[in-house]
Order: sequence, then structure tokens, then C-alpha cells
Amino acid sequence: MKALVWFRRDLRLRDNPALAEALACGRPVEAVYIHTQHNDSHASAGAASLWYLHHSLVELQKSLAGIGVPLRVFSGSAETRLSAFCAEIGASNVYWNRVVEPAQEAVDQEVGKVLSRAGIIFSVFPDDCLIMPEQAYKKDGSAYRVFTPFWRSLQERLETQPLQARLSPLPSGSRQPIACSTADLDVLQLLPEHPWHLKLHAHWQPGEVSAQRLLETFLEIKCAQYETHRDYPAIDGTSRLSPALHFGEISVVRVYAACREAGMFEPDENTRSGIRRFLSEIGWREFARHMLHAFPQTAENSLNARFDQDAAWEPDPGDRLLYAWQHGETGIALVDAGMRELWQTGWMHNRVRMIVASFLTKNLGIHWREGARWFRDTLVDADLASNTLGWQWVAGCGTDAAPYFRVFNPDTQARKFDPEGRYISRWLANRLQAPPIVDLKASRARALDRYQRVIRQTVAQSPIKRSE
DNA sequence: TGAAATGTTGGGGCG
DNA sequence: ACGCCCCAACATTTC
Repeated sequence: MKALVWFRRDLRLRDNPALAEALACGRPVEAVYIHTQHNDSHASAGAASLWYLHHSLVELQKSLAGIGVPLRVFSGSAETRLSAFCAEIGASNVYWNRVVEPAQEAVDQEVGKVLSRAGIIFSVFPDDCLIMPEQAYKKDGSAYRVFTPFWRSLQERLETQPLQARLSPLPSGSRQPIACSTADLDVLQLLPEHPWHLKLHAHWQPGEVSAQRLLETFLEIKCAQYETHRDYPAIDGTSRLSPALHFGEISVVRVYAACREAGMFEPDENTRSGIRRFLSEIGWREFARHMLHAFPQTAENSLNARFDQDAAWEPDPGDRLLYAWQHGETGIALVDAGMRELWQTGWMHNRVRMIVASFLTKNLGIHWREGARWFRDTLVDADLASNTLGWQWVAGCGTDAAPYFRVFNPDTQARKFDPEGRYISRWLANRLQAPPIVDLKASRARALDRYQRVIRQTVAQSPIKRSE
């Protein structure tokens, strides 16, 4: 009988608990990836993300072949495909790593039932998080709602838990390499027909090897000035690890452990603070997973439900304002530059993400849900938890959110963080700058007015109460 | 991980 | 020398 590894968002060989365990069991090992399409659900991946996935799978298939493990891919639902494939190849055991996302937890439940009925033994391993979300609640069982205490307690707990146990060496090539053709990946139809995605190759190199190189580059070069460079979108000062972390091309445990090790005996104060700051960004990723686990409805709705009523937003007939924002035609230089970077590269610098998000929700008065949807469709690193937290943070309707009155002025931000206009001219070159579609000052005032009314309303004043 | 309005202070020009 | 005004520069408050 064989052992089967079900790959999901752990597209790597190194530090892969499920793969390591399967290889250790002594049976012949095969691997499978199943692509499930959701119809316009917030769980479905966008085109840029699917492009990344396709090429990451190509790399995974090649490296698995190098250790004698064939990878097969299917479209369809995991519960039907998995059991069928087990029967086909004669697998008695299935191994996989958890994906910490509500819809995926539900898939695990279904798959577990089906496999049990078929008499197949399965093992699920913790992954995707430094600490599994159900272990990240406060002592009284309630969820953390503020980042700082959450991150502090998580770090304290990591001090006492040996991370080394969750890492494993690269599987050796003791097995016979097998021939591999990546042609069958095309059946998943992850790539769109129109070849717009070809431009993404100039900016991204999917795969485990590239992910490890990004981490090395960060620790050897970038972290020394991360604290300052991270704020300047014209500078390549960030790790660019977000898509690799999303797809699990590198383990977040490995990233954390490597950073801690690098910071341990580091004499340079700038380097130490750079590493510390970078780790806190990893912390926000953890926080986002914890939040979505505790409040799964926030993927669709504001945690503060008052923000989902019409009064919190402005009408946008024909979605004209939304369209202008999406296509970088707002007439606000930094916003348009950011939206163009996103469209061209499938990525946007984090400071600019905050600024374009603030502009959409506050200056244009459009629900954060629309922005989140666009990001999901266009980002190579689109991640439900991080995206949800980020948008609600900016909109001011989530946990530990920015206060509603914190409105970025894109022009002021450009003067501060792109003083020479390098970022703006990079993405707006050869482009006539249209007049702004909104007046920054007036729209800011309207936003403050709107939010103030929404926030201040008491339960007694709500339409539901009154109608009684 | 704001920005704008408002308040305070202190140096310098000037009568 | 002195008071007055102007206005940066900085601090505080407010949204």
C-alpha cells in the first residue's frame, strides 16, 4: 500500500511536516494537488494568484520528481477526488498540512468523513501559522482583539516551544528520481487565455528555491535598513515574501526561526530592530489568521456591523468611481501609481496599499468589500485573512482598527515617503495626469461627518429598534 | 502605521 | 530699553 501526500498551501519539500512523515513511513509515496473552483465566492482565488499557483506547482512537481515522488493534479472537490485517487493508486494513508482558513477547515471535515468511511487512515499536521488559532485565544477563552498583547503573548509562548521540532531537513534523494512532465498541469486551467500574465514573470519567480533565496537576501542585506526603507515604496526594501508565505513555498516557522537566529548575536542595532520589525509583520499575518478564525463572518462583513449600512458609504452610480480607482485613473498621483503597480506586477508596496485603501473607503466612500475583492483578484499574494484584516483596519471597522478619523492624504504621504517622486514617475511614466475625481479636502470632511454619525448612533436610534 | 486646526513660544524687526 | 507685531517652529487638541 502507498502513502499519499495531499498538497495544499504547503508547496515545498523542506520543513513540510506531512511530506516528512509520509516519507518516513517506509511506503512508496505519491502526491496530489486538487484545484477547487468556487463560484464567485470570497474564497476563490483571482487571476494573478492562479498564475503564481500554476508556476509554483510546476516547480513543486519538478522537485518532487527529484526525490521520486510523482505529483498528480486534479480539478474538482477534494472529498471526491482524494478517495478516488487513493483507490486508483492503492493508498492506505493520506497526509496533509492544515490550511488555517474557515472554508478550508470545512473541507478538512468533509474529507475526513469520506476517508474514514473508505477505511483510509489520515494524518493532519499543524502548519501555516506559528501557533494554531485555537491555541491563540486568551486564558479566559475569548479572542484577542488588539495586536500588541496578542503578539506579545504569542512570542512568549514561542520562547518555551522548541521550533526546531517543527522543522525538518530537505528530503534526501535516496529515492530514484522519476521522469516528470508538467504538461498535465494545464488541465487545471489556472492560466488565463489572454497572455497578460506573461508580464508577471519579470517580477516573480514562484517556487521553493526562490522563496529561500528571498529570505536569505532579506537576512543578509535588507534587514539592516528595513526599519527605514520599508516606508519608501520606490525602494526595494521589503522581503517580498508574501506570495511565498501564502502558498507555503516557505514555512512561516522557518522564517521565524531564521530571523531569531540571525538576530541572536547581531551587534548592529539597526539590523536587530529591522528583524524585530519584520517579525512583527509576520505577527500581523498570525493575528489575521487568529481573527478570521474567531470571527469568520468578517471575510464578508464588517466586524462592527454599523459599517455595513448604506449610511456609512456614498453612492457610486455605475461604479464609475470604483472603476477609476481600479484602473489608476483617480487623478491622485500616488493612488494611481499604486494601482498601476498592482496591475502591472500583481503586488503593491504595503504603505501604498494603506493609502489606496484609505482613499477608496474614505475619500471615495466605497465599501471596503469592493477594495478587498479587487485586491483578491489582482494580487499574487492575495490571502483571505490578511486581506480581510488589512481592509477592515484601514476602514476602521475591525479589531484594533485605525480610528475612523485617521484619513491619509495621498499628496502629503507622497511628499513624505516619495519625496523625489521616483515611485510615482516609475508607474505613471508617459501618462497624462487627469484632474482629481474628488476634492481631497471636501471628501475628507464628508467622510468624517459620515463616520461620526455611524459611530455615534446608539442602538435606540437604529431603524430596527424604531420600527418596533 | 494621520491630518488639520488650534494653541504656545520665542526670536527678530520695528517704532 | 521696551512693547508690539509677525510668524516660524513646535506642541496640543480635535476630528
